[in-house]
Amino acid sequence: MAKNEKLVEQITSMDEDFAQWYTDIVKKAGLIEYTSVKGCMVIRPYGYAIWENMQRILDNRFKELGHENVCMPMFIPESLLNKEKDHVRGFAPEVAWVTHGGNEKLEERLCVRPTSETLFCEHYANIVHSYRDLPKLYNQWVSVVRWEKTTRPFLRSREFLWQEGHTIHATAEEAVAETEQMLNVYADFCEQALAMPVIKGKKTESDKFAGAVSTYAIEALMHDGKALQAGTSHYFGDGFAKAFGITYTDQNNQIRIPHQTSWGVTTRLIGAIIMTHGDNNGLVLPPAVAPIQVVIVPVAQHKEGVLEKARELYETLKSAGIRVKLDDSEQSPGWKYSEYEMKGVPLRIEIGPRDIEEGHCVAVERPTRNKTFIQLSELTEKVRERLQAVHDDMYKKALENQQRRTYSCRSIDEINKALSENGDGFVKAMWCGDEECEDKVKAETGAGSRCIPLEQEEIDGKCVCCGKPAKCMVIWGKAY
RNA sequence: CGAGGUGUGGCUCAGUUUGGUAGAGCGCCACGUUCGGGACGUGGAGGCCGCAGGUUCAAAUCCUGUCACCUCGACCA
Repeated sequence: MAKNEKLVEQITSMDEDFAQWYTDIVKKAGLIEYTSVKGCMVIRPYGYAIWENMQRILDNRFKELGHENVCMPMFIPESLLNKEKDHVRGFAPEVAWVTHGGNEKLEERLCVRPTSETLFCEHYANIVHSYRDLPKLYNQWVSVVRWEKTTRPFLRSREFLWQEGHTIHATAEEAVAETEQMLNVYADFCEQALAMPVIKGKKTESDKFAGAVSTYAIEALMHDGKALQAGTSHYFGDGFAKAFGITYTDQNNQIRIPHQTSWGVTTRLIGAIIMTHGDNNGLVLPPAVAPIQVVIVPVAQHKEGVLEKARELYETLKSAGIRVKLDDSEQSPGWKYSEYEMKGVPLRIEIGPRDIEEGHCVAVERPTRNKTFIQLSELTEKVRERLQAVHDDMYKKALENQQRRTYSCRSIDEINKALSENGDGFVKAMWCGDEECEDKVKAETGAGSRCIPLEQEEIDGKCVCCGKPAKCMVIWGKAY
């Protein structure tokens, strides 16, 4: 059988219909189930386990860097939400309101948090008084609600899980450093844990977070050439602190206003994994977050000694700390191969009578279907090596896709030509900094500004739109 | 919110044009044979056709309303 032949008939081919392919994957791989509330999904055990693995890795990293977890209420009184003007303007159109408690109308309606800046600010105003109280490096893992009009599992749901870090610092320098540090944490996480290359950059004025001085983001390119914002880190300056009356007294007994940040990633990252690594046989999961890293498929398991040997391999890998599953169900081996490929298990171990005779097993890597024979005596180290190879292959393939779909352009015509000839992707082009030009590029090419990359290149001296002297290079693209 | 599409056993769908006893494949259950890329045989269970009205002797099918989901746009993590 040809290596890339489509085995799983239930999944729509991604070239045929990428959106339907995505929907098929999330359902068929057992990640989610729809519910009776639009935009609210059940994240099933296999999907939630991916999130738990992400949480564990990120949470450890946050704590290494001195952050503490807290938990804020899910309700925000309207008056509190209204305190920062830009913020409320940005979020008001998509908040869900609680108007009644039991049968009684509430005196003041409460919104279900779309994000928790206002709650953290109210709290900081209460607990921050002296320079000795700073910094506060808080984070919370919660769900938030945004009443989106069109929804898609993981990519845009009305309720989603995330972490939101909220920090408050004595100086602007410290807060800026925190903003940048967390952007780097996210970028490293995406590359090292999710095998997903990202571009770090700053959002344009029109695209930044409601109430922020500056917003940084990591942008990833999906397999179909559309951009996905994978994480954000905001520097707030002292705007929120002023609006919420947060002050502290410094070493010289002067009243000062502190500076704040916030940063977050969401379950959208699961969508990013699907659309970065998935193929026509199903999901492909990065080993670092895969709920099952290795599946053992016994072949001819009714024959004497096969299941015993399979269990032995299972115990060996399990005790080495590898997330391993032994499927000793009555399904045929072929069925199991397809099933675990669809679920994106990074490595499959096949063990049958012939292997046992030879003293080895077969390891098959999910992304490439590369087969290697592993001597049973060196199982653990070779499995680790193969898992690393899977990660490396995935990263390499994703990076190649990103690079192949990144175009440098000097005019709007060039942008349209590049996108229509080569498909959607990242467009690198210069910009004068004028919002009119930003809008015009989007209107005429469909590609909006994704970010101003931290790593700048000089594509041209002048703006891609108006021809005036350029201030910076912008990455443009169609976004999810 | 604008445009389009779809709702029929667990899943994928046929049946709707032209009203007349609810169907298929897969899955599920039992038993047996199989087992190195989604095995096969035999038997079996499972659906008031999204929901609410209406027309009719008779509605999955026609009419009205409503809800949900999917896709594409505008907005957004």
